[in-house]
Amino acid sequence: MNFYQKVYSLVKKIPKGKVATYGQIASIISTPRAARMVGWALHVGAEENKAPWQRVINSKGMISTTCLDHPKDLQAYLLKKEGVEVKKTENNYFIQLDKYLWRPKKAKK
DNA sequence: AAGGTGACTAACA
DNA sequence: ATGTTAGCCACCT
Repeated sequence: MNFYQKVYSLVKKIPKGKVATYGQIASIISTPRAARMVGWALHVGAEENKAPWQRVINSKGMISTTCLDHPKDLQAYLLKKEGVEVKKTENNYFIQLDKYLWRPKKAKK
């Protein structure tokens, strides 16, 4: 299984109304520092693999989409539809990780 | 094969 | 506090 295949698989496991960070996903996959790869993997074939790429954001809880044509508006819109509160800022969107961050395996310790 | 890029993260100034 | 630089790992040229 390719790296991004894992990414899609994991992303698809994110429950509705929750979000995850690139770093966390990368960490779960087995490459804690390949956060960049996660985003890139989604970039190449998220929709193709039917993965909810909109639920994946950066550590700050903001929609990065650094240099893509993907409108952040769309991502924010989708998240709102999912039930996630998306706060709009001047040039970006902000999500409360404390409330909506998905916790795989529920590692409460 | 080597170098460069990238939807990131974290540390340093 | 914010801004910039470096490290990171897989894919592309």
